[in-house]
Parts: sequence; C-alpha cells; structure tokens
Amino acid sequence: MRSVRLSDVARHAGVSTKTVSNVVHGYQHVRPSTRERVQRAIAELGYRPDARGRSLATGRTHMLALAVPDLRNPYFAELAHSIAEAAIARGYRLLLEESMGTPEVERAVLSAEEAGLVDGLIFQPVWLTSGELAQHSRGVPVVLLGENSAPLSMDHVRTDNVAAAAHVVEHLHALGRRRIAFLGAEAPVPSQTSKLRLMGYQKGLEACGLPVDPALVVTGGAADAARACAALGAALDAGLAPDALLCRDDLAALGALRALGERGLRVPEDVALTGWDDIEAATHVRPSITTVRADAAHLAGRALDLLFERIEGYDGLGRHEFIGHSLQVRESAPAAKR
Amino acid sequence: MRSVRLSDVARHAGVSTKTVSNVVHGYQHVRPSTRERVQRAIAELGYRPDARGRSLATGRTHMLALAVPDLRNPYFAELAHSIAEAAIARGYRLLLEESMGTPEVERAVLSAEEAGLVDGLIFQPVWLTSGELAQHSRGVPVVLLGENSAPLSMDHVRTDNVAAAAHVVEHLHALGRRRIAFLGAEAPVPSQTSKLRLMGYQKGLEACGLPVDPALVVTGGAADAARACAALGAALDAGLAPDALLCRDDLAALGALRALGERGLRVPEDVALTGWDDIEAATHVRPSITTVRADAAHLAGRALDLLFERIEGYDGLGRHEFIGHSLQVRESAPAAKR
DNA sequence: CTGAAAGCGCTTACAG
DNA sequence: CTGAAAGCGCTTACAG
Repeated sequence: MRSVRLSDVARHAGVSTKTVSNVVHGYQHVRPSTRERVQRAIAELGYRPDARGRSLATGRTHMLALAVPDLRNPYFAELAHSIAEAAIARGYRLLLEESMGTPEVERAVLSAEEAGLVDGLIFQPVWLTSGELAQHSRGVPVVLLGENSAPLSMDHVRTDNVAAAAHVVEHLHALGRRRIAFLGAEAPVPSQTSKLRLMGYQKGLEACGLPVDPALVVTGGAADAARACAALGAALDAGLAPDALLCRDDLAALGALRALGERGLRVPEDVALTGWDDIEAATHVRPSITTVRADAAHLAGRALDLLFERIEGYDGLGRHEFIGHSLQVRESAPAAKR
Repeated sequence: MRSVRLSDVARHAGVSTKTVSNVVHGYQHVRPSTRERVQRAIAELGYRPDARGRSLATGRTHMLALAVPDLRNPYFAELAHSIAEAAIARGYRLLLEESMGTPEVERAVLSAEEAGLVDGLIFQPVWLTSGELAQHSRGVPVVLLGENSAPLSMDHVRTDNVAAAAHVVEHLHALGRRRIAFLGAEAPVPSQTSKLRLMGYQKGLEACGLPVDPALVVTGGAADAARACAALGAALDAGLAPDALLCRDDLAALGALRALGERGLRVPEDVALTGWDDIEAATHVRPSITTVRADAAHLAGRALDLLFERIEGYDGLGRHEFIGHSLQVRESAPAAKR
C-alpha cells in the first residue's frame, strides 16, 4: 500500500497543496475553518510528511554525520551521546559513521560517494593530515574534533592536551612523586594526541624541576588495556621503578592497574596513577582513577554551534577553539595533603 | 554554487540522462565509447549522485534507524558498533536514536513524525509493552531487540536469559558456592530483563538443589555501578553474607567489586562474582569478571537478516529468535578445579 | 544501445 | 487568505 501524500490530504480537505503545506508548517495566515479542515484530513488519513520530498525542495536534510574511529571506545561512545543530544536539541539527527581508525575509511568519510545525505559533518580523524583533510571534500561544512592538526579552512574544537598533561604532572609532583612515567604512546610513531600529551608531560616535568628521562616513557597500549598491561608489565620486570604513572587514556590506566596489582605494587601508595577521558569505569574500579576530563557537553555544543554557522552560510577561515578540561581527582592519585 | 546534477553530466557528455544513469549503475549494455565519455564527464564535473533524488525515485533510502536506550552504556555502544558494521556490509547506513530509557521517547521512536527517512528500524525498547509496540508504527519494518515481550507481528531477536542465568548458577555451584546472591534487579518493579534473569537464577538454584532465599536478592543498581555498590554495601553491612554474587550486568559487577573490596572481602576467595554483557572493562579490571556474553556479531547479523527480509517484502508473522550466549570464565569466578 | 517524458513527495515564488 | 505550476535530482517504463 502506498503511503499518504500531501496531495491526498489536499484533495480530501478540498484545498490546494499549498494550503496543506501552510497548515503543516503552522503558517499564521490560514483561515481557522480551513486549518481545522486540513488538520482533520491529516488525522483521518494518517498523513506523515516525507522527509525526502521536503529535503529536495528545501535543500536541507536536518541530518548531521558524526564520524569517530570506533564506538567501542567508551570515550567515543560518550562523545556520540553528547553530540546526538545536542543535535536533537537543535532539531537534527545523527548519521553514524565509524572510521575504524584506518586512513582509507577516513578518506571515504570525507569524500562521501553520495551527496544530499547530511547538512554537515563532525569528524574526528586520527590518520589524515591537514593536507589530506583540506583536499578531500564531501561538499558540506565540516567541524573537526580531536588532536590532529586541522587545515586553515576547517573549524576545529579540541582540548588543550599540552596544558592538561602538564597539569597532571604538577598534581603528581605535589603528591611528592619524582619518578613519573608516561604510559601508552603508540610505537614506533605516536599519534598526534600522544605527541601533545608527551609534550605536556615534558613541560610539566620541567616546570617542576624534574629531569626528563626517556627511560620513563613506556610505549604501547594506547586505548587498549591488554596491551598497556603487557607493555607496562614488561617495563616493570625489566627494572623500571616509577612512583607515578601518567597514562595516555583510561583504558591504558585500567591495564596499568592490572600490571601493577599483579606485581604487588599498591596504587596509590607505591605508584600513583592517572588516566585520561573519564570513562565510566574510571569512577568504579578500585582504586578509582584520577583522570583528565574534557567537558563533553560543552565540546559537543561548540562543535554544533560552529557547524550550524557554516550551514547558515558562514564561509570564512576555520575557527580553532579550545574547550576546557578538568582533573577528576580520585583514589589512584589523591589530592596532596597539607 | 549549485552542485552538479545528473543532467549537467548528460549535457556535458552529449547523451541523455538515462544513459548517464546507466553508466552510474554499471548497466551492461552501454557502448564502450559512450561509457567512457560519460565517465570523463563525471570526473571533470565532479558529479556525485544525490541520495534524495535517488531515494525518492526508487523508494529506498538505504538507511536503517537504530534505537537503543543510551549509548553511554557500553553494552549498547558495542551493539551499535556491531549493527553499524553489519549494516555497512549490506550497503546500508545507520541513523542513531537514543530513547534515553523513557516511555515518551520510545513512543516517539516508534511513531516517527517524518516518513521516508529509513527503510527499517532496529529497536531495543525497555518500557513499551507488546501492546504499545504493536499500536504505534512508523510504517517501516521493525526488528525488536532485548527482553521486552514483542507483539506477534514483529520480529524479535534476543538471548535466552533464563537459560543463561541458570547456567551461571550452575557454574557457581560447581565452584562449591551455596549462598548465591542476585544483585541489580530494579526496585520496586524489575525490568523485564531482570525478571528473566531472576527466573533463571531461581531455576538454577532449584536445579542444583539449593534453597531459594528472597533475602539473597539485592535490588537496585541495574546498569549503574555506583548504585549497585551502595545497594550491595548496605546489604552486606546489614549482615548479608553470600559466598557468590550473580550480578545483573557488568556495571553492577564493577560496583559489587568495589563494595566487596572496601569491606575486605576477597574475590573470588570469599565471594565469587559474575557479570553480564562482557563489556571491555570486564576483561581488564582486577580480578577480571566472569560474565555472560551474547554473540553480538551474530545478534546483529540475524537482526539485519530478518529486517531485510521484511524490507524485501516478507509480511508474515513475527519471527522470534534466540541467539547464543556463552560464559566467559575469568578470575572473579574461575573454572571449578577437579 | 539510447532518448523523451513522467513520476517520486515536497516547497515556494508568483498571481489573484 | 488560497491556488496552479514549476522545480528540487533522480529512475524507469516505454519507444525506437
């Protein structure tokens, strides 16, 4: 059975399609009796406007694409939630795309085969350089998330990873820790995110007057608890003896917690530990994990604001914004006593 | 600037729109020289077919809606990932909807204001009864997920929660446990999921010849580690002394781990513990959590198979299928020695 | 192997 | 306050 069209409603109510459209959109100047007649026809026929016809005629889809590497990573799942929520609040819906952390899919995300699907794209790349980002284009406004450098032409919202990492080091230093290790940078080539966090780590050490010792940087296990556990385990077994651990993310921190525990090292007494992202589990494991938390709702809000400005026609240079972060102090690296 | 239309390509290549369409769709019988000319025109103009026009003409959107309660719950995030993956493999994309666990939004999901957005819906309700599910309709095929009872008219894919819970009890019994508590049923009214798991719990106890003691059922804290921790903590402090804990889900298990640890109870020595869902963290906390795992990829695959059969025209009674589960045996409730 | 034309369901200047 | 008609970008019977 065909579905009910606007023209069916018009015929049923004995008016033109324009009038039905006026009623559907709550246009003011419709004679009350006409309006009522149309509304009854809509109800009787069970008419539901077709989004495609509307979109074709208006040029707007009221859909946004969100592309993140992998929803199984709790940080991205929570990000998707925040963005979906903010989008709904603005009358938009979300098309989900997982780029699965491969350059090919990231390129595909950007240069979409089909047009007309969405009005804009929110995209967190992990592979594409700003050059490639600038090149491929799906012909809709884009706002970039995350730490990869963005082309001048695109908007970009992120947290200040350098400042946050330095902040974490200072927190650990205030706890009396002096041999602060870094866990989770990808090897051999660290991601842009890890690079920034390493820079902040170094900056923090220097600000605290602590030596920078490459031996304290344990690579491997980004966003992967099992690998982080193995990497840290191997380093500990080889003689590494940190009194604090700045983990690249909470998943790595979870793995670290395990590696330390298996070796009888207590957290935070023997080794203080921090994570990054503030995923659910960080609050609930024992000890709970002190971690860097980006303000996800704010991030989502800014990203959408910028995107909508472009959808509305702004076509200037890319805006590059930082949004705030905070350190969620928990058991694994408590506040300094005094 | 307007975007390039199919008719622009046709004019540029000096052919009709039909011929361009034939080339775009890889239709066999096009003279090679014509095909090449068209392809060059497509490349030169940067033509990208518009999904809306196509969809309006064919009646297919090649989009599916996925509605789950909340993406911040790792189980649903992982489910969304599996379904997105399976959808992509079938040439479909996913429109994401979070029903946020409220009856109003669940109803809205089902009776969508606009038509023409998606070809089908995969929906995990937690509130709507089968009566309401049958009533509201967005006019597209629906496949239901989860434990709420489904109307006869709709397809439904789920795991056998009763059997799985009984299986868990038997596992704990084989470990020598006799006072097996249940943690995480919602109070005062348990969700359908919790009801089924409680039924299985009871069935398992009976199968093992253990008494069924209502005092061993601790309510509160479903899908919420903090509340589960508080609920179990209060019960323990009030004198509950189980030697095993069947938790409704992994999040509750995480909370339980914390409550037990804070009271000096060792897992699994003093209290064995199991979860449900097999979220990432279950593998990586210490002790790692023995948990029930649904075969998410299989579930996603079957849900899509059923949905596509309906999209292709099947209009018979609802198919109600079970998909398999397995117990992931880890440290918190290891295999029985023998 | 290719073309002209109608149709998918809506919106919106333009008239009146 | 309302209508007739063109147009959004595609596909597809129907002819040839």
